[in-house]
Amino acid sequence: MIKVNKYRTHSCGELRIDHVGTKVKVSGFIENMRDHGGVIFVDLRDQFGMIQLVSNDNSMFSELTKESNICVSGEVVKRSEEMINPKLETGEIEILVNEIEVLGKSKNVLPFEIKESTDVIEDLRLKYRYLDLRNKKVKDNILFRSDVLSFLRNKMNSLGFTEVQTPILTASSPEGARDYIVPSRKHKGKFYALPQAPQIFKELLMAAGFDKYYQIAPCFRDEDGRKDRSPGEFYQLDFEMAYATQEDVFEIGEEVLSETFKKFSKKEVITPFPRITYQEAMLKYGTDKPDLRNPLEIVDLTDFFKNITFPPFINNSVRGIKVENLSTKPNSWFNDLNDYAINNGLKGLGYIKVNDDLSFNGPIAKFLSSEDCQQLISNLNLKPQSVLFFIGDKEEVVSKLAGTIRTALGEKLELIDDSRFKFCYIIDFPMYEYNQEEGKYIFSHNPFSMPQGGLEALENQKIEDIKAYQYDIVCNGIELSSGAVRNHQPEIMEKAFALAGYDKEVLETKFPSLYNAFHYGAPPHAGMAPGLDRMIMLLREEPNIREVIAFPMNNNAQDLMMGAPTEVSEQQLREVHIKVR
RNA sequence: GGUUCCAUAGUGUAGCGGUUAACACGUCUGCCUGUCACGCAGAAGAUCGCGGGUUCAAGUCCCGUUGGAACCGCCA
Repeated sequence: MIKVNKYRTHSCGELRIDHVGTKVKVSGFIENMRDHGGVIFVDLRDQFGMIQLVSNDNSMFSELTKESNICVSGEVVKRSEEMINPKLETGEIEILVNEIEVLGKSKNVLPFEIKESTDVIEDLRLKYRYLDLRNKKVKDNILFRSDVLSFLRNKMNSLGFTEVQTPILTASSPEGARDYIVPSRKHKGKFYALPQAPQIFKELLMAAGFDKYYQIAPCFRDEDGRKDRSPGEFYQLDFEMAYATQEDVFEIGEEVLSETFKKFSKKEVITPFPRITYQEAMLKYGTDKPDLRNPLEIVDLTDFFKNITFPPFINNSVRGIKVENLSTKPNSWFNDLNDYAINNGLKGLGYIKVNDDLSFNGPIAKFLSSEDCQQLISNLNLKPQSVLFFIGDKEEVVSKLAGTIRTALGEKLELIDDSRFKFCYIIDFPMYEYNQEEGKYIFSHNPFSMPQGGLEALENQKIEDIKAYQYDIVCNGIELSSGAVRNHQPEIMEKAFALAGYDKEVLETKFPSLYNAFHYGAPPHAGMAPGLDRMIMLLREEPNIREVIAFPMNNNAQDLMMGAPTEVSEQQLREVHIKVR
């Protein structure tokens, strides 16, 4: 594990009963000191573990402070039976100290206690991240991340993928997230941009004849953070395959992710990953990133309510969510849920309770005739004590609102089985979607996806019906990956862009490399890019992505430790031809 | 950009109109030869984020502001 040198013969964690009698030298951090007058105990910590030092001369440690770094020479001695500490891997032995050298002294008052750092307010942890990372739990996340990275690299290599590094300083891309831009010194008024993803480069690698590419790729996006979204930068396992179909990518994606999750977690990983169309996901789960651990499903009741005069639902779409064994909850429970619904954009949350005799009560029951009731019972297989919730609103928003209620019910009723990873592929994303603000159709995901049906579909199908070979991988409600079969034919690109209102010139000027490259005989290709940070976050069951990043920025895209972003000198600004107003 | 919540010794919290702002951990001093969340005795340590207002009286109530977090927007 370690190299023997003047600082140490062993790590703190590796010493065992077999070492009794040997002279050793160890270095590490002072985790704790317990002075008993005639005898003093010191816990010494390094990355590999902890060992207890003991001395009958407490003056040896009198000048020392906790968290100082010291080098200790001594002899490994056996602890008597009753002194063994079973909580410590080195608990059967201790080091009887001969000599101490102070390698680095710590201030006696720390910004926070290392052992309790995860309970400390996050600004402070991030400002003193090097101290926070001394905490075993925090450090273990980063060590774990290293193991996952190593596994992923081995896996991709063994599958025949070639790791290629692509530029960090590149050109701004007009679509998508805001770019981080870097001013050019040599070219006045011009800027580099940090890549939002290596998308264009990996496609160019395909055009260059590389068969399978991957990279643990940094991605930079100037967008606001979330607890599962690191602002500024994050990493993806980016890969792309030539002469590959959507199925080929799915095979690799499932193999890599399921093996990684099986290896690095005790939770059950359900394979094969089910395929759910975007349309079905929006209807059944009210989101394109469904948590399949939640057993509740949404049903479409729009047609059913066509003949029923419940005023709020007239001319609206209606969704239902059936929950069994719920009618005995007190009214206050339903009122709380209704309040939650209203706070989350619903106008109200109607429901019916199914009585033991299969009659209904509840706020909406009186609007339903007995035939209506019969129809609902048989269509939805309603059982006594079930509750059927109704979500009614405009077609554009009703699915999402129903999804909000589905999630809330799943959480409130603790229906989510936390012992599993439930992956799925969301497939058949629409190529375009109508944008109210711009009053036109825009690309709903990636403008470089191949439309299903190719040129023929673009020419003949209604624009809202055109689907792309565009897919996501979702795990436990978290979007882990996007991907697509790419559009590699200039004519199809031209037509695809034309439908979004862009002429050929846009392709030529905004995406010259890709567009030109595809005029020289590119292979069909497809790929995806699972988010590495999110994978680690899921595997470690961390609620916040910053917990799995060594030096994260805060939610406001600041590095509190480095002070970034910082002002720069006038001279630096002059050199890059920038004037700050 | 919007909404909600939060801000009190080094750290984490309590205090919700009325003496000297409390507790735990940490720090410092002293005692202690077997602890490992050591123990015991003592001490230091707080412009209660900042500004204004209400009040006889504000850490506490109100308004503003700053900073943080979560959510919405945004994230091809």
